[in-house]
Amino acid sequence: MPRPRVPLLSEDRIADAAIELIDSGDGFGVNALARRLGVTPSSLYNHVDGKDAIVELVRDRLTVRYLAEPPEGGWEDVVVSVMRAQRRMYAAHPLIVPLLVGKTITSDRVIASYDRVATALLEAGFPEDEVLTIVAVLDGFALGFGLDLAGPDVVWLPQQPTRTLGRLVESGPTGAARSDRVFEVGLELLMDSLHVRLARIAGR
Amino acid sequence: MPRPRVPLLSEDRIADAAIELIDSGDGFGVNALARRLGVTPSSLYNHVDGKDAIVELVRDRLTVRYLAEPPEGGWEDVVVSVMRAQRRMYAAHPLIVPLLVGKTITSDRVIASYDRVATALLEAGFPEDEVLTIVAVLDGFALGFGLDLAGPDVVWLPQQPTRTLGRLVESGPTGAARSDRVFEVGLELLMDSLHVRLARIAGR
DNA sequence: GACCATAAATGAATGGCGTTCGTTTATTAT
DNA sequence: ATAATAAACGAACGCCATTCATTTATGGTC
Repeated sequence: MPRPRVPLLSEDRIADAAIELIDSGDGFGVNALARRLGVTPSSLYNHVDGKDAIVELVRDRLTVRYLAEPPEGGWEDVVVSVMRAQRRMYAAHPLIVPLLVGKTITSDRVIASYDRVATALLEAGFPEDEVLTIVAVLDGFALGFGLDLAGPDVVWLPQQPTRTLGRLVESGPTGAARSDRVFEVGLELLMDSLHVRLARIAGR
Repeated sequence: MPRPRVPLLSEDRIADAAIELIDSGDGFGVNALARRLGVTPSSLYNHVDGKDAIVELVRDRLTVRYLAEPPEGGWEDVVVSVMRAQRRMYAAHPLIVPLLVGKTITSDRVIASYDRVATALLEAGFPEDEVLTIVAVLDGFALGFGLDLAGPDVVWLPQQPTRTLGRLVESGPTGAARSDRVFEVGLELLMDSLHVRLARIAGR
Protein backbone atom coordinates (compact mmCIF):
# COMPACT_ATOMS: atom_id res chain seq x y z
CA MET A 1 0.00 0.00 0.00
CA PRO A 2 1.35 3.46 -0.94
CA ARG A 3 0.93 6.57 1.08
CA PRO A 4 -2.81 6.96 1.64
CA ARG A 5 -4.73 10.12 0.64
CA VAL A 6 -5.63 10.72 4.23
CA PRO A 7 -3.29 9.37 6.93
CA LEU A 8 -4.50 6.20 8.59
CA LEU A 9 -2.66 6.94 11.79
CA SER A 10 -2.12 9.78 14.23
CA GLU A 11 -0.92 10.01 17.80
CA ASP A 12 -4.49 10.29 18.99
CA ARG A 13 -5.71 7.32 17.01
CA ILE A 14 -2.78 5.24 18.24
CA ALA A 15 -3.34 6.24 21.84
CA ASP A 16 -7.05 5.50 21.71
CA ALA A 17 -6.52 2.11 20.12
CA ALA A 18 -3.82 1.35 22.68
CA ILE A 19 -6.23 2.11 25.51
CA GLU A 20 -8.83 -0.14 23.93
CA LEU A 21 -6.28 -2.90 23.49
CA ILE A 22 -5.08 -2.67 27.06
CA ASP A 23 -8.63 -2.61 28.40
CA SER A 24 -9.50 -5.67 26.32
CA GLY A 25 -7.22 -7.71 28.53
CA ASP A 26 -5.52 -9.50 25.65
CA GLY A 27 -2.20 -7.94 26.57
CA PHE A 28 -0.53 -4.90 25.16
CA GLY A 29 1.95 -5.16 22.30
CA VAL A 30 3.00 -3.24 19.24
CA ASN A 31 2.03 -5.98 16.82
CA ALA A 32 -1.40 -6.48 18.31
CA LEU A 33 -1.92 -2.73 18.32
CA ALA A 34 -1.00 -2.49 14.65
CA ARG A 35 -3.38 -5.32 13.82
CA ARG A 36 -6.15 -3.52 15.65
CA LEU A 37 -5.44 -0.39 13.62
CA GLY A 38 -5.40 -2.32 10.34
CA VAL A 39 -1.80 -1.48 9.73
CA THR A 40 1.63 -3.10 9.81
CA PRO A 41 3.72 -2.65 12.96
CA SER A 42 6.38 -0.67 11.17
CA SER A 43 3.85 1.96 10.17
CA LEU A 44 3.46 2.96 13.79
CA TYR A 45 7.06 4.09 13.87
CA ASN A 46 6.24 6.91 11.48
CA HIS A 47 4.21 8.48 14.26
CA VAL A 48 5.61 7.24 17.51
CA ASP A 49 9.01 6.43 18.98
CA GLY A 50 8.26 2.93 20.20
CA LYS A 51 6.37 0.92 22.77
CA ASP A 52 7.35 3.03 25.77
CA ALA A 53 6.40 6.19 23.94
CA ILE A 54 2.98 4.73 23.22
CA VAL A 55 2.52 3.97 26.90
CA GLU A 56 3.50 7.52 27.73
CA LEU A 57 0.99 8.69 25.14
CA VAL A 58 -1.66 6.63 26.87
CA ARG A 59 -0.74 8.17 30.20
CA ASP A 60 -1.06 11.60 28.67
CA ARG A 61 -4.45 10.96 27.09
CA LEU A 62 -5.91 9.42 30.21
CA THR A 63 -4.56 12.21 32.36
CA VAL A 64 -6.23 14.74 30.11
CA ARG A 65 -9.46 12.80 30.35
CA TYR A 66 -9.50 12.40 34.11
CA LEU A 67 -7.42 15.32 35.40
CA ALA A 68 -8.30 17.96 32.88
CA GLU A 69 -9.76 20.80 34.92
CA PRO A 70 -7.30 22.30 37.40
CA PRO A 71 -8.66 21.72 40.90
CA GLU A 72 -9.54 24.78 42.92
CA GLY A 73 -9.63 25.60 46.59
CA GLY A 74 -7.10 25.09 49.35
CA TRP A 75 -4.23 22.63 49.19
CA GLU A 76 -6.41 19.92 50.71
CA ASP A 77 -8.91 20.21 47.89
CA VAL A 78 -6.16 20.12 45.30
CA VAL A 79 -4.55 17.02 46.74
CA VAL A 80 -7.78 15.16 47.39
CA SER A 81 -9.29 15.89 44.02
CA VAL A 82 -6.16 14.85 42.18
CA MET A 83 -5.96 11.65 44.19
CA ARG A 84 -9.59 10.81 43.56
CA ALA A 85 -9.27 11.54 39.87
CA GLN A 86 -6.24 9.30 39.65
CA ARG A 87 -8.16 6.62 41.49
CA ARG A 88 -11.07 6.87 39.07
CA MET A 89 -8.64 6.62 36.20
CA TYR A 90 -6.96 3.49 37.54
CA ALA A 91 -10.29 1.93 38.44
CA ALA A 92 -11.62 2.45 34.93
CA HIS A 93 -8.41 1.20 33.29
CA PRO A 94 -6.73 -1.08 35.81
CA LEU A 95 -4.60 -2.95 33.31
CA ILE A 96 -2.79 0.25 32.47
CA VAL A 97 -1.24 0.49 35.90
CA PRO A 98 1.39 -2.23 35.51
CA LEU A 99 2.50 -0.60 32.28
CA LEU A 100 2.99 2.79 33.91
CA VAL A 101 4.93 1.49 36.86
CA GLY A 102 8.55 2.53 36.94
CA LYS A 103 8.47 4.52 33.72
CA THR A 104 9.78 8.08 33.64
CA ILE A 105 7.06 10.66 33.13
CA THR A 106 7.76 13.08 30.28
CA SER A 107 4.33 14.22 29.10
CA ASP A 108 4.00 17.91 29.85
CA ARG A 109 0.33 17.74 30.64
CA VAL A 110 0.90 14.94 33.12
CA ILE A 111 3.77 16.80 34.69
CA ALA A 112 1.60 19.89 34.94
CA SER A 113 -0.82 17.88 37.04
CA TYR A 114 1.92 16.90 39.48
CA ASP A 115 3.20 20.45 39.37
CA ARG A 116 -0.16 21.76 40.55
CA VAL A 117 0.01 19.50 43.58
CA ALA A 118 3.63 20.42 44.31
CA THR A 119 2.86 24.12 44.02
CA ALA A 120 -0.18 23.83 46.28
CA LEU A 121 1.86 22.01 48.94
CA LEU A 122 4.66 24.53 48.73
CA GLU A 123 2.31 27.48 49.02
CA ALA A 124 0.58 25.78 51.95
CA GLY A 125 3.83 25.97 53.85
CA PHE A 126 5.42 22.55 53.45
CA PRO A 127 9.19 22.89 53.39
CA GLU A 128 10.89 23.01 50.04
CA ASP A 129 12.89 19.83 50.67
CA GLU A 130 9.86 17.80 51.67
CA VAL A 131 7.37 18.60 48.95
CA LEU A 132 8.76 16.24 46.36
CA THR A 133 8.83 13.39 48.86
CA ILE A 134 5.22 14.00 49.74
CA VAL A 135 4.24 14.04 46.09
CA ALA A 136 6.06 10.76 45.62
CA VAL A 137 4.29 9.27 48.62
CA LEU A 138 0.90 10.33 47.31
CA ASP A 139 1.78 8.87 43.95
CA GLY A 140 2.98 5.63 45.51
CA PHE A 141 -0.21 5.38 47.50
CA ALA A 142 -2.41 5.80 44.42
CA LEU A 143 -0.28 3.42 42.41
CA GLY A 144 -0.24 0.77 45.11
CA PHE A 145 -4.00 0.66 45.30
CA GLY A 146 -4.26 0.90 41.54
CA LEU A 147 -2.18 -2.24 41.29
CA ASP A 148 -4.56 -3.91 43.66
CA LEU A 149 -7.29 -3.35 41.08
CA ALA A 150 -5.10 -4.69 38.29
CA GLY A 151 -4.01 -7.75 40.24
CA PRO A 152 -4.91 -11.30 39.30
CA ASP A 153 -8.22 -12.85 40.30
CA VAL A 154 -6.45 -15.03 42.82
CA VAL A 155 -3.76 -13.20 44.74
CA TRP A 156 -3.17 -16.09 47.11
CA LEU A 157 -3.32 -19.70 45.99
CA PRO A 158 -2.48 -21.94 48.96
CA GLN A 159 -1.19 -25.39 48.09
CA GLN A 160 -1.30 -26.53 51.70
CA PRO A 161 -4.04 -26.02 54.27
CA THR A 162 -3.84 -22.75 56.19
CA ARG A 163 -5.24 -21.60 59.49
CA THR A 164 -7.19 -18.65 58.15
CA LEU A 165 -6.19 -17.38 54.75
CA GLY A 166 -7.44 -20.25 52.63
CA ARG A 167 -10.95 -20.08 54.07
CA LEU A 168 -11.14 -16.31 53.68
CA VAL A 169 -9.91 -16.43 50.10
CA GLU A 170 -12.63 -18.89 49.18
CA SER A 171 -15.42 -16.93 50.78
CA GLY A 172 -14.05 -13.48 50.03
CA PRO A 173 -15.47 -11.20 47.35
CA THR A 174 -13.47 -9.18 44.87
CA GLY A 175 -15.78 -6.26 45.37
CA ALA A 176 -14.64 -3.06 43.72
CA ALA A 177 -16.93 -1.00 45.93
CA ARG A 178 -15.23 -2.28 49.06
CA SER A 179 -11.86 -1.54 47.53
CA ASP A 180 -13.04 2.00 46.86
CA ARG A 181 -14.17 2.48 50.45
CA VAL A 182 -10.81 1.33 51.68
CA PHE A 183 -9.12 3.77 49.36
CA GLU A 184 -11.22 6.56 50.80
CA VAL A 185 -10.26 5.59 54.33
CA GLY A 186 -6.61 5.47 53.38
CA LEU A 187 -6.84 8.86 51.74
CA GLU A 188 -8.49 10.34 54.80
CA LEU A 189 -5.65 9.06 56.97
CA LEU A 190 -3.07 10.40 54.61
CA MET A 191 -4.66 13.83 54.67
CA ASP A 192 -4.82 13.79 58.45
CA SER A 193 -1.13 13.05 58.61
CA LEU A 194 -0.34 15.91 56.27
CA HIS A 195 -2.37 18.25 58.45
CA VAL A 196 -0.47 17.17 61.52
CA ARG A 197 2.81 17.59 59.72
CA LEU A 198 1.91 21.06 58.54
CA ALA A 199 0.69 22.13 61.98
CA ARG A 200 3.98 20.99 63.50
CA ILE A 201 5.91 23.03 60.98
CA ALA A 202 3.75 26.12 61.46
CA GLY A 203 3.91 25.86 65.23
CA ARG A 204 7.69 25.70 65.28
CA MET B 1 28.18 -31.83 28.01
CA PRO B 2 26.68 -35.05 29.43
CA ARG B 3 24.98 -35.40 32.73
CA PRO B 4 27.51 -34.15 35.29
CA ARG B 5 28.66 -36.27 38.26
CA VAL B 6 27.22 -33.73 40.63
CA PRO B 7 24.28 -31.60 39.44
CA LEU B 8 25.22 -28.08 38.40
CA LEU B 9 21.80 -26.72 39.22
CA SER B 10 19.23 -26.83 41.98
CA GLU B 11 16.26 -24.69 42.92
CA ASP B 12 18.34 -22.95 45.56
CA ARG B 13 21.23 -22.23 43.23
CA ILE B 14 18.83 -20.93 40.59
CA ALA B 15 17.02 -18.72 43.08
CA ASP B 16 20.23 -17.28 44.49
CA ALA B 17 21.63 -16.53 41.06
CA ALA B 18 18.31 -14.98 40.06
CA ILE B 19 18.44 -12.66 43.06
CA GLU B 20 21.98 -11.68 42.17
CA LEU B 21 21.01 -11.05 38.58
CA ILE B 22 18.03 -8.92 39.53
CA ASP B 23 20.08 -6.94 42.03
CA SER B 24 22.76 -6.33 39.42
CA GLY B 25 20.33 -4.13 37.55
CA ASP B 26 21.05 -5.65 34.16
CA GLY B 27 17.53 -6.90 33.87
CA PHE B 28 16.11 -10.29 34.66
CA GLY B 29 15.80 -12.95 31.97
CA VAL B 30 16.10 -16.68 31.60
CA ASN B 31 18.96 -16.48 29.12
CA ALA B 32 21.00 -14.09 31.21
CA LEU B 33 20.34 -16.22 34.27
CA ALA B 34 21.58 -19.34 32.49
CA ARG B 35 24.70 -17.51 31.35
CA ARG B 36 25.37 -16.45 34.92
CA LEU B 37 25.04 -20.07 36.02
CA GLY B 38 27.36 -21.29 33.30
CA VAL B 39 24.62 -23.33 31.71
CA THR B 40 22.34 -23.29 28.68
CA PRO B 41 18.84 -21.87 29.13
CA SER B 42 17.17 -25.19 28.45
CA SER B 43 18.97 -26.80 31.36
CA LEU B 44 17.00 -24.64 33.74
CA TYR B 45 13.81 -26.33 32.66
CA ASN B 46 14.98 -29.57 34.24
CA HIS B 47 14.61 -27.90 37.60
CA VAL B 48 12.07 -25.16 37.23
CA ASP B 49 8.82 -24.56 35.37
CA GLY B 50 9.72 -21.30 33.67
CA LYS B 51 10.35 -17.63 34.24
CA ASP B 52 7.35 -17.00 36.47
CA ALA B 53 8.21 -20.01 38.60
CA ILE B 54 11.70 -18.63 39.08
CA VAL B 55 10.28 -15.34 40.25
CA GLU B 56 8.04 -17.18 42.68
CA LEU B 57 11.12 -19.08 43.87
CA VAL B 58 12.83 -15.76 44.47
CA ARG B 59 9.84 -14.53 46.44
CA ASP B 60 9.98 -17.66 48.55
CA ARG B 61 13.69 -17.45 49.26
CA LEU B 62 13.58 -13.78 50.17
CA THR B 63 10.56 -14.30 52.37
CA VAL B 64 12.39 -17.02 54.24
CA ARG B 65 15.37 -14.72 54.64
CA TYR B 66 13.45 -11.70 55.88
CA LEU B 67 10.29 -13.13 57.43
CA ALA B 68 11.63 -16.37 58.85
CA GLU B 69 10.87 -16.20 62.55
CA PRO B 70 7.17 -16.01 63.33
CA PRO B 71 6.51 -12.70 65.06
CA GLU B 72 5.25 -12.84 68.62
CA GLY B 73 3.10 -10.64 70.75
CA GLY B 74 -0.24 -8.99 70.13
CA TRP B 75 -1.75 -8.42 66.72
CA GLU B 76 -0.07 -5.02 66.50
CA ASP B 77 3.34 -6.57 66.91
CA VAL B 78 2.59 -9.20 64.32
CA VAL B 79 1.41 -6.69 61.74
CA VAL B 80 4.15 -4.15 62.37
CA SER B 81 6.97 -6.65 62.36
CA VAL B 82 5.76 -8.25 59.14
CA MET B 83 5.42 -4.85 57.50
CA ARG B 84 8.88 -3.77 58.58
CA ALA B 85 10.41 -7.03 57.44
CA GLN B 86 8.75 -6.68 54.07
CA ARG B 87 10.01 -3.13 53.87
CA ARG B 88 13.57 -4.22 54.64
CA MET B 89 13.27 -6.88 51.98
CA TYR B 90 12.09 -4.47 49.31
CA ALA B 91 14.65 -1.88 50.30
CA ALA B 92 17.49 -4.40 50.01
CA HIS B 93 16.18 -5.75 46.69
CA PRO B 94 14.13 -2.99 45.11
CA LEU B 95 14.32 -4.31 41.56
CA ILE B 96 12.45 -7.42 42.62
CA VAL B 97 9.29 -5.49 43.32
CA PRO B 98 8.21 -4.88 39.72
CA LEU B 99 8.64 -8.59 39.04
CA LEU B 100 6.41 -9.61 41.94
CA VAL B 101 3.64 -7.20 41.10
CA GLY B 102 0.45 -8.81 39.93
CA LYS B 103 1.68 -12.37 40.17
CA THR B 104 -0.31 -14.95 42.08
CA ILE B 105 1.39 -16.14 45.25
CA THR B 106 1.71 -19.90 45.52
CA SER B 107 4.73 -20.50 47.73
CA ASP B 108 3.53 -22.09 50.95
CA ARG B 109 6.06 -20.36 53.13
CA VAL B 110 5.05 -16.98 51.73
CA ILE B 111 1.40 -17.78 52.20
CA ALA B 112 2.13 -18.88 55.75
CA SER B 113 3.46 -15.40 56.40
CA TYR B 114 0.23 -13.79 55.20
CA ASP B 115 -1.72 -16.41 57.10
CA ARG B 116 -0.06 -15.39 60.34
CA VAL B 117 -1.19 -11.81 59.81
CA ALA B 118 -4.71 -12.86 58.85
CA THR B 119 -4.98 -15.13 61.87
CA ALA B 120 -3.72 -12.43 64.19
CA LEU B 121 -6.25 -9.95 62.86
CA LEU B 122 -9.06 -12.44 63.12
CA GLU B 123 -8.19 -13.36 66.69
CA ALA B 124 -7.92 -9.69 67.55
CA GLY B 125 -11.57 -9.33 66.71
CA PHE B 126 -11.67 -7.96 63.20
CA PRO B 127 -14.72 -9.28 61.39
CA GLU B 128 -14.29 -12.28 59.18
CA ASP B 129 -15.32 -10.44 56.03
CA GLU B 130 -12.87 -7.58 56.56
CA VAL B 131 -9.67 -9.39 57.38
CA LEU B 132 -8.71 -10.23 53.84
CA THR B 133 -9.31 -6.68 52.73
CA ILE B 134 -7.10 -5.37 55.48
CA VAL B 135 -4.37 -7.81 54.55
CA ALA B 136 -4.64 -6.65 50.95
CA VAL B 137 -4.42 -3.03 52.05
CA LEU B 138 -1.31 -3.70 54.09
CA ASP B 139 0.20 -5.53 51.16
CA GLY B 140 -0.68 -2.74 48.75
CA PHE B 141 0.83 -0.21 51.09
CA ALA B 142 4.12 -2.10 51.33
CA LEU B 143 4.19 -2.74 47.60
CA GLY B 144 3.45 0.86 46.70
CA PHE B 145 6.37 2.15 48.73
CA GLY B 146 8.53 -0.69 47.50
CA LEU B 147 7.89 0.45 43.97
CA ASP B 148 8.96 3.91 44.96
CA LEU B 149 12.36 2.46 45.81
CA ALA B 150 12.52 0.57 42.54
CA GLY B 151 11.53 3.53 40.41
CA PRO B 152 13.78 5.12 37.82
CA ASP B 153 16.36 7.72 38.78
CA VAL B 154 14.24 10.40 37.20
CA VAL B 155 10.56 9.95 37.86
CA TRP B 156 9.64 13.29 36.36
CA LEU B 157 11.41 14.73 33.34
CA PRO B 158 9.77 18.05 32.42
CA GLN B 159 10.21 19.16 28.83
CA GLN B 160 8.65 22.53 29.51
CA PRO B 161 9.29 24.91 32.39
CA THR B 162 7.16 24.29 35.47
CA ARG B 163 6.16 26.39 38.42
CA THR B 164 7.60 24.15 41.11
CA LEU B 165 8.29 20.59 40.13
CA GLY B 166 11.24 21.15 37.83
CA ARG B 167 13.20 23.09 40.44
CA LEU B 168 12.48 20.54 43.15
CA VAL B 169 13.46 17.64 40.96
CA GLU B 170 16.83 19.22 40.23
CA SER B 171 17.61 20.01 43.85
CA GLY B 172 15.91 16.99 45.36
CA PRO B 173 17.79 14.02 46.81
CA THR B 174 16.91 10.37 46.35
CA GLY B 175 17.60 9.72 49.97
CA ALA B 176 16.67 6.22 51.11
CA ALA B 177 16.76 7.26 54.75
CA ARG B 178 14.10 9.88 54.16
CA SER B 179 12.01 7.36 52.29
CA ASP B 180 12.32 5.04 55.26
CA ARG B 181 11.17 7.71 57.67
CA VAL B 182 8.14 8.39 55.55
CA PHE B 183 7.36 4.69 55.49
CA GLU B 184 7.47 4.63 59.26
CA VAL B 185 5.07 7.54 59.47
CA GLY B 186 2.73 5.87 57.04
CA LEU B 187 2.85 2.66 58.98
CA GLU B 188 2.10 4.47 62.22
CA LEU B 189 -0.96 6.05 60.66
CA LEU B 190 -2.12 2.76 59.30
CA MET B 191 -1.86 1.16 62.72
CA ASP B 192 -3.74 4.02 64.32
CA SER B 193 -6.55 3.56 61.85
CA LEU B 194 -6.74 -0.14 62.56
CA HIS B 195 -6.95 0.56 66.28
CA VAL B 196 -9.81 2.94 65.73
CA ARG B 197 -11.55 0.46 63.52
CA LEU B 198 -11.20 -2.32 66.07
CA ALA B 199 -12.35 -0.11 68.93
CA ARG B 200 -15.47 0.79 66.96
CA ILE B 201 -16.23 -2.86 66.38
CA ALA B 202 -15.63 -3.83 70.00
CA GLY B 203 -17.69 -0.95 71.31
CA ARG B 204 -20.69 -1.82 69.20
C1' DG C 1 2.31 23.09 -14.51
C1' DA C 2 6.76 20.67 -13.58
C1' DC C 3 9.59 19.65 -9.81
C1' DC C 4 11.03 18.16 -5.37
C1' DA C 5 11.23 17.44 -0.48
C1' DT C 6 8.40 15.25 2.74
C1' DA C 7 5.09 12.12 4.87
C1' DA C 8 3.24 7.68 5.37
C1' DA C 9 2.53 3.40 4.16
C1' DT C 10 4.86 -1.37 3.03
C1' DG C 11 7.73 -5.84 3.27
C1' DA C 12 11.81 -7.89 4.64
C1' DA C 13 15.16 -8.61 7.99
C1' DT C 14 17.30 -8.54 12.68
C1' DG C 15 18.23 -9.78 17.30
C1' DG C 16 16.40 -11.08 21.57
C1' DC C 17 13.24 -13.50 24.25
C1' DG C 18 10.98 -17.63 26.69
C1' DT C 19 10.12 -22.18 25.73
C1' DT C 20 9.96 -27.06 23.75
C1' DC C 21 11.90 -31.16 22.09
C1' DG C 22 14.89 -34.84 20.90
C1' DT C 23 19.46 -36.56 22.08
C1' DT C 24 23.26 -37.86 24.89
C1' DT C 25 25.18 -39.64 28.92
C1' DA C 26 26.00 -40.35 33.79
C1' DT C 27 23.84 -41.96 37.87
C1' DT C 28 20.77 -44.82 40.53
C1' DA C 29 17.74 -48.72 41.41
C1' DT C 30 16.34 -53.45 40.29
C1' DA D 1 23.83 -56.61 33.89
C1' DT D 2 20.05 -54.06 32.82
C1' DA D 3 16.60 -50.73 32.97
C1' DA D 4 14.86 -46.18 34.47
C1' DT D 5 15.74 -41.72 35.64
C1' DA D 6 18.08 -37.25 35.95
C1' DA D 7 20.45 -33.59 33.97
C1' DA D 8 22.99 -31.62 30.75
C1' DC D 9 23.08 -30.04 25.60
C1' DG D 10 22.00 -28.10 20.82
C1' DA D 11 18.61 -26.98 17.57
C1' DA D 12 14.49 -25.07 16.56
C1' DC D 13 10.10 -22.44 17.23
C1' DG D 14 7.14 -18.62 17.65
C1' DC D 15 6.68 -14.17 19.35
C1' DC D 16 8.18 -9.63 20.01
C1' DA D 17 9.98 -4.83 19.28
C1' DT D 18 12.57 -2.46 16.17
C1' DT D 19 15.16 -0.94 11.84
C1' DC D 20 15.73 -0.11 7.08
C1' DA D 21 15.25 0.40 2.22
C1' DT D 22 11.51 1.04 -0.96
C1' DT D 23 7.32 2.82 -2.94
C1' DT D 24 4.10 6.33 -3.70
C1' DA D 25 0.98 10.10 -2.76
C1' DT D 26 0.84 14.82 -1.04
C1' DG D 27 1.86 19.79 -0.65
C1' DG D 28 4.66 23.70 -1.48
C1' DT D 29 7.89 26.37 -4.74
C1' DC D 30 9.85 28.42 -8.94
